[in-house]
Amino acid sequence: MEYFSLLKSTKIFSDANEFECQAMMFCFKTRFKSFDKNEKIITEGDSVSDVCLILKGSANILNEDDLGNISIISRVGFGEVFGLEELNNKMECFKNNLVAKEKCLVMFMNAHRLMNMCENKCKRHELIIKNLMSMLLDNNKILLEKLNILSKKSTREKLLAYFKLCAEKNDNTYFEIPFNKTELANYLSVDRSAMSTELNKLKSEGIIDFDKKQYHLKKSQ
Amino acid sequence: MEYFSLLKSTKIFSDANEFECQAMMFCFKTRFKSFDKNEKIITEGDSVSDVCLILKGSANILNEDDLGNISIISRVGFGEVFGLEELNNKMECFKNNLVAKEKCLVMFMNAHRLMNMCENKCKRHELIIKNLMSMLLDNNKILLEKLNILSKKSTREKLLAYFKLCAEKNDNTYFEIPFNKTELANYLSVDRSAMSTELNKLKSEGIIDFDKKQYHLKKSQ
DNA sequence: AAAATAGTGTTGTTTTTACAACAAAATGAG
DNA sequence: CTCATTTTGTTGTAAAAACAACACTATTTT
Repeated sequence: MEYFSLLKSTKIFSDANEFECQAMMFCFKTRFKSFDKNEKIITEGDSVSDVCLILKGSANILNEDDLGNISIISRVGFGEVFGLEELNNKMECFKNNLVAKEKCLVMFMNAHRLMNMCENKCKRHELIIKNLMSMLLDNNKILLEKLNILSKKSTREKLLAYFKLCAEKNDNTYFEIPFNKTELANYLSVDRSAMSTELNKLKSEGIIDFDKKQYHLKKSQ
Repeated sequence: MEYFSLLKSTKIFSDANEFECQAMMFCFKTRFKSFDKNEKIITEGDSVSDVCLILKGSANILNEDDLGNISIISRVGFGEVFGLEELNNKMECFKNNLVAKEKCLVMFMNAHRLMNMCENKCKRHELIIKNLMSMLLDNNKILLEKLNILSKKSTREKLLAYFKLCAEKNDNTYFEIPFNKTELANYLSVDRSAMSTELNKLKSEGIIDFDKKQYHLKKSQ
């Protein structure tokens, strides 16, 4: 099967063999689609019934308001999903946009089938549900972490909270972030130029160091 | 059973009869504990292995930083859970505090047992897993909604985003919020006095009206 | 009912951030 | 390599928020 080499290394299909993968793909009514850079994979307000799984490339989950302000909620890459919220069946429409950061290959799965497979005879249902749950928990954790960052009041505190988290996740005070400066400002919901000033202040104070997307948190406070 | 009347109306035990409830309680090694107002139910940094289910009262999920700034992440009440993140087994310790807002009765369930019951013979495992998943999805949604609020830059925008959400959830422009003004400021991560000023400005502009915890969103923009 | 506590609104000052506009540097496409 | 585009840093100004201090009101507690 064309996509098995990709699927087998995703969390959701982990531990499933090719035959099982194929059976599940049929069961979930999967379809594949490619997206160009900056193309919208999901548009806010869409009432789709599918969950997306990113198989190639990466995408930004965006929140855009009426005034055109863009806020990056989170970045999703290979093996990550978007749209799990739908599994609840209650959601009328998406509350955010999903926009390709680069050329993307996305697999869509029917949310209802994914959730209700328990009632089917599908052999690996327990596994998938467990994997789904695990992904959902990861998602939850990421959102909570972000809330802890955004609940800081100043740009400085937000930056430091974010860098601290990155360093912890990396288990290293040297780390690379997935954002350029403009994106980082959108991610932290702060003004880009004010952030730029603050970043360079932190650098001159010897608290952090950075070059491009490489950062070094020298003092955690 | 003493607690069945409470448990039967929680989401997690919905559709389980008294006998099944009892079996599951045994399986999950449940224990009960009461907490006074302002008492910490869970302390940040605790490496507990239990999930909490609120059976009476309500509690705040708090994020407190080194400087003593308090931010309310979310409010949990009857039937709601805290600590699902643990189900992933990867979490070393809690990242937030759970503090009783009033006198509380809390049921603790062993996270590992909850998650791995599939492998047991427990009759209702499918149901519980589905309920758990559903709660996790709710949780996810709440966190995303809050992120959408906190990603607004000004206090005014945060207030309006929050009120808009409340009105939508209530399906009514008149609604009651679970916070007093001080708590609302902590929830939105803004300065209380600045918020107070902004609130009264919005009122004088005829955009909102409020009295105590009762609000009316007159113009949604 | 009185006293203590918690909640709310107001003000002025200081600090921080947003915003806008620009210049320089880096990147990418042809 | 060159040109166009994107990214980054800088500055000054205006706006907003934080902070602190206080007065007043409402709510509990005793």
